[in-house]
Amino acid sequence: MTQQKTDATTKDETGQDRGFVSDYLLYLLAAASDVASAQFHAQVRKAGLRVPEWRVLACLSDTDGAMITQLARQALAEQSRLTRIIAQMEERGLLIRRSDPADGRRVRVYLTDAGRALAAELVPQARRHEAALMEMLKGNEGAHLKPALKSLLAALDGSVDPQG
Amino acid sequence: MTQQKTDATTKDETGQDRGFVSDYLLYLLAAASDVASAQFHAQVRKAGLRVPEWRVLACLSDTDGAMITQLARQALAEQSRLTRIIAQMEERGLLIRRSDPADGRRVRVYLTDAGRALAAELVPQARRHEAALMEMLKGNEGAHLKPALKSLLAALDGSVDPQG
DNA sequence: GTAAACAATATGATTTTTCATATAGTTTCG
DNA sequence: CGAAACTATATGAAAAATCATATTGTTTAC
Repeated sequence: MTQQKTDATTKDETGQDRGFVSDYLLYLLAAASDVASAQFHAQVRKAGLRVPEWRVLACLSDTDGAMITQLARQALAEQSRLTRIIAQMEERGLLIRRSDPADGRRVRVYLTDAGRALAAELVPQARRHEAALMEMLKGNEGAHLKPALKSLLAALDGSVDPQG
Repeated sequence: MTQQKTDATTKDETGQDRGFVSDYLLYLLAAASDVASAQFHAQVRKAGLRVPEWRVLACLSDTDGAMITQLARQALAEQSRLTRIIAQMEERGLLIRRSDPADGRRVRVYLTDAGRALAAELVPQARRHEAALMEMLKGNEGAHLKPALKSLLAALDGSVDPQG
């Protein structure tokens, strides 16, 4: 210990956190995701969407005609949740659901013109926000962030054992 | 376009995703956090805790005697949620709440022996799980992941404008 | 061709989370 | 001192998310 502690916290004399949590990968991932998303998610809500709805919209603007299950995975939501989100977005006229002619169990989801228009507004906003974030990281470790995350995702996607 | 598309998805001939989402920083962060946490969070639930409870436990094992507001920030939960989580954990005998003698508005939270014992079980599990994740990333971009995340957090912590 | 197994989506009930605001304690400033 | 402004926590009501399972459609194996 380099210095007296003045309270029960885990800050050192420079104000840096110490202890387990502040260097723990799962904390860093969750915190970074939360903090980095906060500003943009506020814009999403101003545009009248909830976060999961924005995710669905973005996924569909990449992959129109996706299935519910597929969207659930891509939008990081549970299937039953997705079903309800899709229903609400359909009521709002942002998308339509059509049963797949080749397999009647499947529901394929397509953006309407209104949905496409909203995506055309929000996706560029997202890109600008991302660019601003990347700009803040210039120098530092910024260049490595996306590759490192992709590498983590790639490593895990293969190895997910349902029994944990 | 290098090849015909066979369906409406955004996979190319190697099975890689294309499109906006799969290269979008906020998606990569959220997805990496979700996927990387999934396995360990299953262990947390087997130990009888919900994820936010585990986070509180971990924070307290770093910083015993923290305030509710402080825990809310560290555990990535809202204050009103934290109040309830703390109440439930107190009922279970994992921690106790004591009003701060120096400022009666503040509630300071301390682990009980039972809480400390549970932390002593779970924190090492978390460390082992983290080590296994890092092992999977050896070579790749693994060495850069935590520094890059910390750099992002550091960049954002200063610049959070409440008006967004 | 049909029963069993499987797969995709939907739904009811419950739990979790949020939002707005109430309550209680403290500091500031006249 | 005492009112106003502020801070920390708590709480009721509402919204969102989850869990288990039902429903509907398809494939497999006889």
